[in-house]
Amino acid sequence: MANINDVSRLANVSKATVSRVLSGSRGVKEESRLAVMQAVEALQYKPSMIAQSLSTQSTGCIGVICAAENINQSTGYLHALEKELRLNQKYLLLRFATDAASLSHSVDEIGRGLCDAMIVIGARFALPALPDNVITIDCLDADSGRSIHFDRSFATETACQYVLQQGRRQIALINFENSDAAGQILQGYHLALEKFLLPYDRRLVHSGDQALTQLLAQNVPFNALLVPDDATAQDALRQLAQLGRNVPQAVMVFSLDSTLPPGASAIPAIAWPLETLAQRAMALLAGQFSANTGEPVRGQLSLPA
Amino acid sequence: MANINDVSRLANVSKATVSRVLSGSRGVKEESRLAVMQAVEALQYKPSMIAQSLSTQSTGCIGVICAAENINQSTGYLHALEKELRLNQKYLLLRFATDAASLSHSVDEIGRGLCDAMIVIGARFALPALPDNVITIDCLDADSGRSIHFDRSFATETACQYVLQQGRRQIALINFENSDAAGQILQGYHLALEKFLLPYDRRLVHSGDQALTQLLAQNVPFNALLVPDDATAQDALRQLAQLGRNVPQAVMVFSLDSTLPPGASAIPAIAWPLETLAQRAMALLAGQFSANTGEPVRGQLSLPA
DNA sequence: TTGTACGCGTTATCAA
DNA sequence: TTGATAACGCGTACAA
Repeated sequence: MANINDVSRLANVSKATVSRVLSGSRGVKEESRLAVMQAVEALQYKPSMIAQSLSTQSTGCIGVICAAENINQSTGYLHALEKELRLNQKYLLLRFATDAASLSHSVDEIGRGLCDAMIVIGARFALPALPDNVITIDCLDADSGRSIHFDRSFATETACQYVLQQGRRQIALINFENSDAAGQILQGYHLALEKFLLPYDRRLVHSGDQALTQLLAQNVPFNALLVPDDATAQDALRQLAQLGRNVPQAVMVFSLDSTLPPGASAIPAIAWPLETLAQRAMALLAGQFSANTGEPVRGQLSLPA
Repeated sequence: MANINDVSRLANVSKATVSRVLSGSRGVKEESRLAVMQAVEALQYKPSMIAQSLSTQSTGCIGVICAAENINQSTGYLHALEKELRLNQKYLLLRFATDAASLSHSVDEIGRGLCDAMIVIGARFALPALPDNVITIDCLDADSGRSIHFDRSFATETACQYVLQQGRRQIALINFENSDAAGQILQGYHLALEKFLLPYDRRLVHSGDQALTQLLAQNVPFNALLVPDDATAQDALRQLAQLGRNVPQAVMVFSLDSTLPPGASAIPAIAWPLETLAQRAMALLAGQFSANTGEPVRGQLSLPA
């Protein structure tokens, strides 16, 4: 592989001039510029990113650490982030983490020069102490300065409103287990009920692995079912089908967290605006922390095609 | 951030000795070794990966380019590959590509020193010319030396066998559009029918966007439906539900390509052995091309929980 | 407008 | 067993 010396030799100029031409700086005689371009073409010269990185002390790599429980949920993020990163001439280094320890390990490891910054996504566990160049998306943490949160309360309210519009007044809710997100969801649920003057029936609200089973055991009729994410939705759809309860005729299942593009979901859902999210992440990475109002991101109603 | 000079100074040894200690080489006096270790600890010194890369001419980064149409299908691969790469102290640089041009572009870009090698996954378009350090998984290409293929014929045969065991003798098939994979699927379908002495009814076989619509328009009864992947399966499930045809009672839908872990799929499917696949990819990357017999990978029957 | 020389942080070589 | 020094390939002050 040809290096900058080979090019400078062939073009009869110095390394510096070659570098100047390639970085598009002015103040280079057209003649030299041409000579350099020709030499570059002839030698098929491509600057080495490693050497560039050593010089500039920046690799252009952004570590993305997926800490979401159901990894299928993260594909949407990855796609959106990769697209946005590429637009900014940056690279996406992918990692998965399942707990605070593995997250810490990854941050240490790829932070040793390989990555300029990192993004942690969807962690449902308590976060360890993180360096300044790490931002979080939809994670369990209080530091809103470097983090992007979701407005799950609003999402749940929107969901309730939608199913009510569809004539469903008995809204069951399957929730996450005690976490910040769970609290928000419950809050949105309460708000919606109040707003529409509906009674709160605790027998319709459950959480945890056995949530649906518990719900069905109550023998309380319901014609809408809010679930916290797509994985839970799949599960619910399967169980309801086995019981012969038609979806959506008998029960309308609604997912409060879908990363599928609008229309791709088989059920109504709240979809998070992935492009916007990715752009906000970029802004945060660029150090524009001031632009981060800490305002949680609001999802959009997404209906099946 | 402290560098090797700071350490050598504090430990009263030369850079070379520090490097020796950290790379675990023998031939270092215990006394010096201790001094170095202490200095490292005191300064919280972590060697810079970039500088290491410049020296060794290798970053440890492996580019993974997802070229699959439905990106949700690729999450399984990503997870398996990341795990295996981490085991080998390597890093996963993620890219998406939609066609030959964008693939070429990515290969050029991240091949400029950033990545030691690359893996292309699931491309359904004709591949451009690729450097030696690129391997492919489930792509449209003939070069079996650096590529891993799937045995879709066997998968389809297995699928037919399963649905037949479940008492379904009218097996409809939705196929990819004319590609190598489509040919294999058709072959497996024919083989299974022959084996079980069933007649071939062309009205049961369709491909393309309107496949399911065409199939239903034929008005030929069927009680099993083979679809090429999970996305098509979702689509089929939705359409069948709208027509009031119960799944799996009336029609058993079977996905010929699921990357979900066994038991996670809502329908019976052929799942590819992701760990094995990742390991084979590592072997190929390690240059053990001889170990690649070109033998296509066989999937496993995966039933809903 | 151009070239020289040095810094980036590490590994490898070679002589001591 | 150790240290000085040369790569590795590029960016960039600074001088000309």
